[in-house]
Amino acid sequence: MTDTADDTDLPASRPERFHQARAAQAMAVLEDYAEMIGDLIEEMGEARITDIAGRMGVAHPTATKAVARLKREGLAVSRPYRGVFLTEEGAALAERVRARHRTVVDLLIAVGVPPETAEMDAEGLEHHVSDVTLRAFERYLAAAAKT
Amino acid sequence: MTDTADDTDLPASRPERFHQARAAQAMAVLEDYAEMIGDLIEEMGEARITDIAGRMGVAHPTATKAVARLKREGLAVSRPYRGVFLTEEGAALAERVRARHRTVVDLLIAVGVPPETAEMDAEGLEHHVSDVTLRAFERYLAAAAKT
DNA sequence: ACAAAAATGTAGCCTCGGCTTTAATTCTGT
DNA sequence: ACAGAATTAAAGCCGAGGCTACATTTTTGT
Repeated sequence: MTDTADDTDLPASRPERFHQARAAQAMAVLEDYAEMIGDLIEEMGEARITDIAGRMGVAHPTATKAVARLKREGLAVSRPYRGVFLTEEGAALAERVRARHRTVVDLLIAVGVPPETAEMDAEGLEHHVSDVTLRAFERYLAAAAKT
Repeated sequence: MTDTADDTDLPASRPERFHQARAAQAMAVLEDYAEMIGDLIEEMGEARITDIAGRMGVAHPTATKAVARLKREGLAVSRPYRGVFLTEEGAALAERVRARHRTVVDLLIAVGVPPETAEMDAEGLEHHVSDVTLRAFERYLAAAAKT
């Protein structure tokens, strides 16, 4: 799975950085779907394939396949012709994603990005924000708040 | 090309935002390759498939296919068994990407992200930074500089 | 209750961005 | 000059994430 045995905190080499960026990308779509399903369940008690597809802006079969991947990853469960639900792990992921999204949007706004743009860009950016960077954002926002 | 006739500055709807994020992602890999080719040409006068593959951390055939896409998009040119070169458009793209990368790294550092992490995260982030956001970053950095 | 409508599932196709394997071409050293 | 090494190309596979078209099941309205 890992290229190098001990990739703890070593400065990642150029190719490794690309690998990591690609890996993050692989997770991105799943994160979006998980978050969306979480939203739908909160808003309407359940997440139907049609609603997921509608909000994600994709055709139903695409949503179905995404849900299948979520199920395969142990993030969601569903029975045929019934709604989709998140596992504990899936719900935790959704919550993390949501929190991260908010932090990214806030950070962007804090450095002067127009709110509308911040919201748009965050959609793509958020998946590539590492934990270290996220915590730095939080510290920055906390510091900026008490000014 | 555009979904809606007048998508000037309207607050993008949720599905549209996802579409945009996906479109940005489609461009990301090409941007990386273009930048890399630009680097190689600058450093060694030409960009060979092997070198491109090596630095991108992929197998040569993958690099070959990426170059094919770049050529199809009018960003690069090459002849069989010869090096790869950027068109004017490709070179301009590479330069924009490089500048944006620097700005993103600087912004991250400015808000307290460790330089190593900034460099890593920027690799994934940069492709999703819109022009509006980029200009906001530049303004922020300029303002922070004169403190 | 049952037919029509809506939702979901299934199958099959596409592109992209990876990969390996095998073939062709160019480069290099003696 | 030419054999062997290195490079590039070509072909074919895979999974992800889109799509359309069609089949099935469930919901709904009369």
